[in-house]
Amino acid sequence: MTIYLVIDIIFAVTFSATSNRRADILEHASILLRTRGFNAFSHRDLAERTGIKSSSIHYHFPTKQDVGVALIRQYREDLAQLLQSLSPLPVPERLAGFVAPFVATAHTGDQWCLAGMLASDYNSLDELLRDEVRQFFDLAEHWLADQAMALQPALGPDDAQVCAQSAMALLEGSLLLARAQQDARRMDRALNLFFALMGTSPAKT
Amino acid sequence: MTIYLVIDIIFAVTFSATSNRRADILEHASILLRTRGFNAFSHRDLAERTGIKSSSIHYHFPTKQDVGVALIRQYREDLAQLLQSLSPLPVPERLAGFVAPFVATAHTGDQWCLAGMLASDYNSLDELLRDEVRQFFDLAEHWLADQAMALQPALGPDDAQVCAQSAMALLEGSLLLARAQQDARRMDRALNLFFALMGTSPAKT
DNA sequence: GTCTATAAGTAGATAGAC
DNA sequence: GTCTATCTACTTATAGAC
Repeated sequence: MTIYLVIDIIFAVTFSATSNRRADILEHASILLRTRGFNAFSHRDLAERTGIKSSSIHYHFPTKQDVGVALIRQYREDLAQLLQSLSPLPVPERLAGFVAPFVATAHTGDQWCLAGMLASDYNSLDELLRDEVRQFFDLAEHWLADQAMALQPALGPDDAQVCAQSAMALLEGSLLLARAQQDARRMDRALNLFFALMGTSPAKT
Repeated sequence: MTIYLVIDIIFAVTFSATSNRRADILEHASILLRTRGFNAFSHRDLAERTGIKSSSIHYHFPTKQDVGVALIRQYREDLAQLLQSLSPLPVPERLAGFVAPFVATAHTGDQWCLAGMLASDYNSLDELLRDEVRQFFDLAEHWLADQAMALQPALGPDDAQVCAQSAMALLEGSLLLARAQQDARRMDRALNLFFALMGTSPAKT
């Protein structure tokens, strides 16, 4: 009876660090969200892909919103780390590093930016999740505005912000339409405008 | 017994032209789709808003996909009519007419472009609906490419197409992010870049 | 922590009366 | 054409054993 419970606990504690089912859930949830959208995947989809029963998913994330919050927070932290890793580079190389994940996503053929997808689902989300989405774009656009000012010293803070907002809109829109038209190179072609807008030109490959 | 059936038919035939519940359904479905997304509204939502029972909605549109197809086709026809009505104007005024619905949508505060929303739901749609979405963007972008060539005769067809694709991505992305940030003027600010990209400048108001 | 079992509600869709 | 009534499947979520 209770001896099994004890064994289970020992097992769980011993392997919790390595098996990390929480990360497995988030990994598959990320793909499902970025492919279909927040309202077009279910716990069943998640359970089938991870091999984890839906009740266990609820143990790690009590509600579906909790899954969404964890995903966008991780996405934002990934961005923050990327931006930090780019800081030693010259500005044009920083920008190339910034767009790289967008280009990679376009080439998956069926995914979109996680934050862009949640932005499209905005009105069906609870306030907590909406706030996380706004924070992601605030981070990205403030950073882009700083890069624009570094490249174009004549630019005032307001103009740099407009520039950054247009650049971000261009990336999100290009990714969305590249997916709908099954044309990943559409994203590549949009980059010329992105770099021109920021005040430089794409690195020649 | 059958007398009631006959009366009902007479009533239906008499008022079918004026009451037009099919149009009512589409009108509310359009708002729901553009606000929440295709997977975030149901027949129940539609029934509550129109006052039409869900079984009657199924009479007009056997499946939910049929509602979506009717919506995007109407949306595309509205665009086609708009483009036709703009043809007598000088190109810069045509472009102003083209962006007007986007600006208006941004100022609703909670809607997005119908085609943009379906593009975001792309992977959860059936092929018929996907094809309709692609046709919408083909129409818009080919027209934009023609306008770009009219304003910039030096531009080749390929460059004009790239230009048109970037312009469309900018509009869709700006609308998406204006909504998420509750900042309709973000759309207005993006228009400077839109017009510059097309080879002109926005009309001064 | 993970499972089986199940709840309570909603999804899109249909049958048949009138 | 529109309704009431109903269906089957699926949704998110919980209870309780181990």
